Amino acid sequence: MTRRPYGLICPISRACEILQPRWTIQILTELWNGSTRFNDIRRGLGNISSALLSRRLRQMEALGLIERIEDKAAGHVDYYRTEKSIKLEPAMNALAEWAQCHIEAEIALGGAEASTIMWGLRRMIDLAELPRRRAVIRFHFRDDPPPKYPHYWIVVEPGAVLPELCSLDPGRDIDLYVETGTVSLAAILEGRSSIAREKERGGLFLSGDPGLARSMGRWLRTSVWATVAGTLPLS
Amino acid sequence: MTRRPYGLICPISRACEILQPRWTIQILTELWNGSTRFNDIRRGLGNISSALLSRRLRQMEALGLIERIEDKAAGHVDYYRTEKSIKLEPAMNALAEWAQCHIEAEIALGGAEASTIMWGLRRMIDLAELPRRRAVIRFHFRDDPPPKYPHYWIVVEPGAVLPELCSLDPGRDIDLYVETGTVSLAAILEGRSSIAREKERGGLFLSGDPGLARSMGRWLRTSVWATVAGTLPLS
DNA sequence: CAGTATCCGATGCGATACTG
DNA sequence: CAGTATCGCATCGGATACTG
Repeated sequence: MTRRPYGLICPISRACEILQPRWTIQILTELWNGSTRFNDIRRGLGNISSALLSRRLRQMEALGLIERIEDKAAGHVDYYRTEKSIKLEPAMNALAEWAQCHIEAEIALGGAEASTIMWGLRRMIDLAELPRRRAVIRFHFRDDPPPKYPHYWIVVEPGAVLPELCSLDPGRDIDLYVETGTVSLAAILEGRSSIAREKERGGLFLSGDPGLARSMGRWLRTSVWATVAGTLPLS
Repeated sequence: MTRRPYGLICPISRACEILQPRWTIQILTELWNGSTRFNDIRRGLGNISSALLSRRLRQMEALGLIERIEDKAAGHVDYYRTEKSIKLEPAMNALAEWAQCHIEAEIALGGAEASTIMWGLRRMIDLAELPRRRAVIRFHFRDDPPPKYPHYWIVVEPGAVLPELCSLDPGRDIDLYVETGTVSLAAILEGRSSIAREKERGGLFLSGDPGLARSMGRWLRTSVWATVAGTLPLS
């Protein structure tokens, strides 16, 4: 931040100076995805410390990238993108498209923790495509080495806005069992592979409710960048 | 570089991981502008140390962003962008446009050294718009505090590909005298102001050959981003 | 829930000097 | 011209612990 400016007369460089501090763009993406609360952003980013997130949010506010709205009555704070940072969408889209086409899937999908993937997946479930009753889906990650929490439960209550995500057994009957790995599941979400292909490759097993299993392609939405032409697939 | 990855399943984040190390994007811009040689890039960036430039070039080569071509016979090395980094142009254009519209001119134009501006200006002279004889133009920067070298000479020889730039008196007769300041000149180059406006504001004085003075708007090209609609002007 | 307050450590970066 | 080789420092960022 106080890092010495480039000192170039070049708009791209000025943009870089604003956007380069670590997590800045990721925070904007998180807000873009709908998070507004401190701890939602934090979970969405997975690995950021609350200290740094707090600092960064204030810097971004000072730079006019975000707006901080404190609701004293309700006792909480919401963060929103400003006009200024919303106007970054074309640039961010262009970066995403570039990454989809020019970064190999194995690299682009590696290194993500199961918890981070699941927290993102939670937002990608289309409740309208699920039965109008409670549904419990258990994900089991068979990575090597195994993640800290290898099991996750997605609990969908009828009428809820978002599913619930648990990393400890909520003690409900399970409708659908999903066996997968971080890379395979990430590849599906990012459009680098598909449910069908991962089943074939052995990266995805479904068991339990056959209806839920069959409709997975509908109730699990893929990323908005999944359809970019020229996306490099998982080999 | 070995900085810990974000660990997010998000193409934008992967793009960031590749592009965030300091000077990476600036190097790409330099190559885009036509530089191919180590010392040209270095001068274009103004403030980078040769040690860091060398390191960064090798990392970028390893990432597939640039190609290093060694001409043993001629005894020199050229750097070129690869297909991969050329495909970043849409993203870079989007960033430039955003910066033009959302970063105030005073901030966007501040802090550049006269030497860096002049080295860029050197590439923005349209030789076809200059008389077919030798022309010498002297720039004088009246900044406060004054730059290390307050005077620059642009020497255009007929038939040359690029003008020469000197910071020490080449001892030629001078055809045109330009008195200006770093911010004013930068504003003209970046399309945040114009020659006419800077003359009015007192940011630019011309004296000497009236023909050269009058045609300055033609022989001095502005940046490709100068015409972005909504560019924030210098106040 | 939404942060602060510290503290420490890695390393990225810059400056300088030197080479084939 | 096109780099290496060092070196030291600043600062950025992560971890941990604590608060209204």
